[in-house]
Amino acid sequence: MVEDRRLAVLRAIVEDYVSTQEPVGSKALVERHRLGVSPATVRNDMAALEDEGFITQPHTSAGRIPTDKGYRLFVDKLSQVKPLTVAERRAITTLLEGAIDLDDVVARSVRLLAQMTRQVAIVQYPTLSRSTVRHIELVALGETRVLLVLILSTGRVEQRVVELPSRLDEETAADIRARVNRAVAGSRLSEASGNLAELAEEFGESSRGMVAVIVAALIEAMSDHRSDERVLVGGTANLARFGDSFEVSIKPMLEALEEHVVLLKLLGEATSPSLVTVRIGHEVPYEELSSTSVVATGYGPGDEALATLGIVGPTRMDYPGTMAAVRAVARYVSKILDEG
Amino acid sequence: MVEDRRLAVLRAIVEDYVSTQEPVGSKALVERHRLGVSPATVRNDMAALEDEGFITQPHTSAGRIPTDKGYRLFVDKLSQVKPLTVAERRAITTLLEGAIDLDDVVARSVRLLAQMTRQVAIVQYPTLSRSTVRHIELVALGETRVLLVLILSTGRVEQRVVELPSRLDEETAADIRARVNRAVAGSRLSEASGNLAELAEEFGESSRGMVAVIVAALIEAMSDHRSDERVLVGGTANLARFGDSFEVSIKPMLEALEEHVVLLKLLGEATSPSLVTVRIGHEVPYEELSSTSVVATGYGPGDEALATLGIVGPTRMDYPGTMAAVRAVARYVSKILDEG
DNA sequence: ATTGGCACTCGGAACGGGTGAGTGCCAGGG
DNA sequence: CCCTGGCACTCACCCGTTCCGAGTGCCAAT
Repeated sequence: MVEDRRLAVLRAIVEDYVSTQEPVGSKALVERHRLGVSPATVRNDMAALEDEGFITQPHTSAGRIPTDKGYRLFVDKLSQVKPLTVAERRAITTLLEGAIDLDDVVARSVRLLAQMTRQVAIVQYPTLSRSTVRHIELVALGETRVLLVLILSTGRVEQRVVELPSRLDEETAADIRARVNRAVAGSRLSEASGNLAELAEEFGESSRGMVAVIVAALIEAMSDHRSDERVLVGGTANLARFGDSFEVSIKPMLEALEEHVVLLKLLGEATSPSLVTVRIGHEVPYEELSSTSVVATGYGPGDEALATLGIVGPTRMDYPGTMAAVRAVARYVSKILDEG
Repeated sequence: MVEDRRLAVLRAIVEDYVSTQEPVGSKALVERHRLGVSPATVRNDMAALEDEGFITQPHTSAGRIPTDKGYRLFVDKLSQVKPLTVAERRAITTLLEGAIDLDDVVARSVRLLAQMTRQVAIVQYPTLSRSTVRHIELVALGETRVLLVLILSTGRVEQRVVELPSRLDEETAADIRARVNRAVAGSRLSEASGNLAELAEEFGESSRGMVAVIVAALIEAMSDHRSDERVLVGGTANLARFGDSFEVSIKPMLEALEEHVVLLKLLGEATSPSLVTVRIGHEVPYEELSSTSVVATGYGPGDEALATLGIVGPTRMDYPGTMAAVRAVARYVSKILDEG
């Protein structure tokens, strides 16, 4: 089939361009791949592919390079996920196995991803919103100061120091602690806020004001999605491999990496760990990053996606390999969260 | 005095080179600075300065640029700390004022430093080793699992989940909690570990094993200086301004920024917030970073330096301005820690 | 000690011809 | 109808050459 060969040519172009970083010509193509036809034929195919917008020439009399559309077709139809090597599998398990707590898992995942893909890795901390309250602790710091510690099912710990309107004695503290925990332990953050709001009413005149302050701080801590927006970035040194002129490629990238909000938007919606999202070039929601691609997926215990992780790199990247790495790490991290 | 003018020439060279990024010649110098002598005289001075190793020419028939030794003399003798502008002062207060907790203070400081100096900023989290234990909390997560929360005077919170050898009921938990806190609250981490070690002995047969596990985890958490080695980096986008060939300048920098251990070594010993340490070019303890300088200082409540903060940038930087910014931020952060 | 003058150096921009990889098109053959 | 070999053409890139000017070092005069 003619059509089939054209796609084979496109695949070959993408593969060669990704590995050599140079426009690929018809002759080099037939040499490196067993296409079974002559360069002239390939040229005709290339002309057709160019008409359809899958490849382009940087300038007349140069080889072809894939367009965003070309890469898109490649990832959608022409590539299959590359299985990981044994060494890679082992790297994942050994590196993630020693994790101490949640933060450590996230930290190790970033390193791992960056190392495997040789790209810039981004891992979002697990969302608070779907997690439940495990325990709330009140610790007196002084006569009128108290430290609130909010422990969530994901293992995340939020803390707030509040200044109280009046003195808090140990008994009252114990009472508040007990009642607050009874009210919210085990419930989701969204429900918990509601339960808490009503709580102040229950208390007697003397301590009502104090409880109100504490409750307000807790609700604030719960609804504060700051930690939803926390991400960890790693492997920035891989930017050095971009090689490109860096005004157009490195600088906007570094700027984006400083802005967590931008990164979260890049990662996009959390999907199931099995579904890897790929955004290519202009599909990325930032003009300045139109020569980069994002490969991301969700992760979380079960198949519930609590957060996203992924990598950012030049459009010219090894998609099958990268997708495999991202998926594998997401799955493994999910498994760890499952157990923890 | 001839000697005086020579130094004035050196100062002028440093200033011009820092602002223009280009080798400065004798003619340009007399035009931009009121030296009161002719280019020829300046040339003689330059020749002398070059003999002494303070300046050098990138190639014959080019202007001069300062050597590391030249910058050294400049910061030691020829510059005075530039006072901050009103806008800068205001920026510091407004930005740092809204901080919620310790982590937030650190995060805001990095941003601030990066923004003020337009360099890459590094802030070390306050050391654990000198802080005292405020409170220890035990939270049951399941029948044989308990979450230990260690709250320190600096506001830092360390957590560990431990698996117990046997079931822990609420009374025993309360007992352990009370005794543990009595044993360590208020003491320094180093002493606290000692106090804890003896504690297990006090308990009866039935709970001794359990206590031992808990105590071991606590001691481990205390002596674990992981958080000593935690640093936050910001303003990496400023690397893009380095403009230089980036194989020699950006890449090693990015690599260093990924390695917290390296960064800590760069920042060096914590000094009093008033003393700003400047390491120039080869004085930096990493070969690959020999074209960068580090400006750092310590910070912490009182004049006790708990940790360090600073910036890294090209040797060709505005030392007076940078030193002023670093010092100001360190002082302000110290003040906040004092109050908190 | 300072200065103007002068010859000299040399990096970098500007120019230009040659080279070759790569293309498009076409006519002939399976 | 599709493939192929052949052919003329294009153009980025390499490389050698030239030219320019900023900047220098040295020297004789003040």
